[in-house]
Amino acid sequence: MSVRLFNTLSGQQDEVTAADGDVLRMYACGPTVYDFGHIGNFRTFLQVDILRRTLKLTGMKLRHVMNITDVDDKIIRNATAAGIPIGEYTAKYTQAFLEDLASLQIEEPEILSRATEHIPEMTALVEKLAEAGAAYKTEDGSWYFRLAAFPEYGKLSKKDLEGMTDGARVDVDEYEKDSARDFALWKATKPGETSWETPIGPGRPGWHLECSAMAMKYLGESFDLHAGGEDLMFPHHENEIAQSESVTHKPFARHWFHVRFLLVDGRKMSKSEGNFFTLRDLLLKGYRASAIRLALISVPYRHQLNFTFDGLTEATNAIDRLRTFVERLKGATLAAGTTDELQAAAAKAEAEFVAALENDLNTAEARAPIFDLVRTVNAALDTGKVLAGDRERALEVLAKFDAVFAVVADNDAAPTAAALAWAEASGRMELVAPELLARQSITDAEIEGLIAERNNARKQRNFKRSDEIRDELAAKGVMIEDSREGVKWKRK
RNA sequence: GCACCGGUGGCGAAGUGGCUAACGCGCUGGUCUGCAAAAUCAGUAUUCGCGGGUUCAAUUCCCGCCCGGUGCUCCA
Repeated sequence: MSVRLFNTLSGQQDEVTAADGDVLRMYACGPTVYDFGHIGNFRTFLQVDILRRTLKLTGMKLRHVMNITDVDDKIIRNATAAGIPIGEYTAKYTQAFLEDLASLQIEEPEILSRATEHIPEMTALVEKLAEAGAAYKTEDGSWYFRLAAFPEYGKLSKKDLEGMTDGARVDVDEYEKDSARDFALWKATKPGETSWETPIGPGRPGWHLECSAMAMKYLGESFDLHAGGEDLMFPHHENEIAQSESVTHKPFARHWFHVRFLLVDGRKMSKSEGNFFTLRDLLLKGYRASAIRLALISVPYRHQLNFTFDGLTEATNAIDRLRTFVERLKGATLAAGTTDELQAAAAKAEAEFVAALENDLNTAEARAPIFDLVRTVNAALDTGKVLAGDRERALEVLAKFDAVFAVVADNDAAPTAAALAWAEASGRMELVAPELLARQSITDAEIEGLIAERNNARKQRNFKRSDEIRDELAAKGVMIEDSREGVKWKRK
């Protein structure tokens, strides 16, 4: 049992291993908390979550660090515009980010580290780089990394520095750099900007620096795996490697995991295209958190995912099939014992599920055996061939599936309720879909009452009234099933 | 321009040098039901963008072309 993953650095599939033979040490680039997270962000975090959960499934222990970038140009700009300290500004979006992770059933890393709480670690790294001759200070007090000091630059993204044009873009505040490609480690204070008094002078950290400093603080100079979105490969991760390895002369991370960008309706998501969605946007349109999760994880991480509302609907329906199955199985009256066929079917599904995940996290392939098992057991249930021991085994396999996919257990009410509360509190009710409001407009007690009335109508064979009630409930997203065991209902 | 990725049924999406090309959603029909729903069964790609080539055999390998997308700049 071992997970094989594509490694950007080696360019091939490598087995994921813990160098210390015990705990896998991994670092994943987290969000810059200047706004609410969008589904593109979450596809990456979700795929890292799949990785996390798969590794745990195979018995690995984890020490996973994720940074929160709580100081950067956009944050300073927005906080200044809002007239509040950046700490206050970022606290709000950090909180929102953590809530969104919870909504999507994304496990929190063992360690969440904020950039602004690691300034000393960062300046110390700059000092070490300066000692090694890889960093220099310019006249305005900024510090830069000297690319020429790191010949291996480009080894991750397979870029050839020679072929890159020098000086194509130079920021106004970077005119003093030795080479246009040298990148900022530490930015000198500008008037009115947040800054820290430090041994290397006043200023604030460049973006890349925090990840090197924090990764090494919590994971050591060399660790097992580093994850992030594909866009970070260059230059961010390349810069992290340069900053770290110039000091340690050890491989920074052995395995690099990059998640492909998603598209929305076939285009890159952007605010100007009008195809930009935050998690809240989707919840308020009436989609459930689990469907968003499933839609974003069902396409393997190395492939481009085209996000559509049809895809969300499909995911919703697929989840319903699984949830209905689990309920049916749990509620069935079964005799004790096991059958060879169903035990074998469960074992096969379990083995294929795990094997697919171990094969570079092939989530699309991993789903298939689970649905196969559902069909097999449903069919057996129809003909009364399932025994209690078969049920236990099937539920065990479903639980294993959900330990990674986390969509069958229904945790959808809270995220939707929270999104609605947010919309109300922030005066954004126009974002709420009418269907969602309709669904919220009926209480469980009212539903039960209508169902009781419908049952009476049915007893009297007054099907007209019975169907009216069913339609009325359907309009409010309540689905009814008349089963042998009585009437069942569920909200959409 | 340079680099990279993809083009599989109505849609999404696996996969493999040679078993009936997974799985999900949808649709059509049967069973069940007062009717539905759920479930199940059957059908839904004689075929994997197009044209060549290699091979006993290619959707799978190679070449060319067409189409779509992405990166090369802040970005998950």
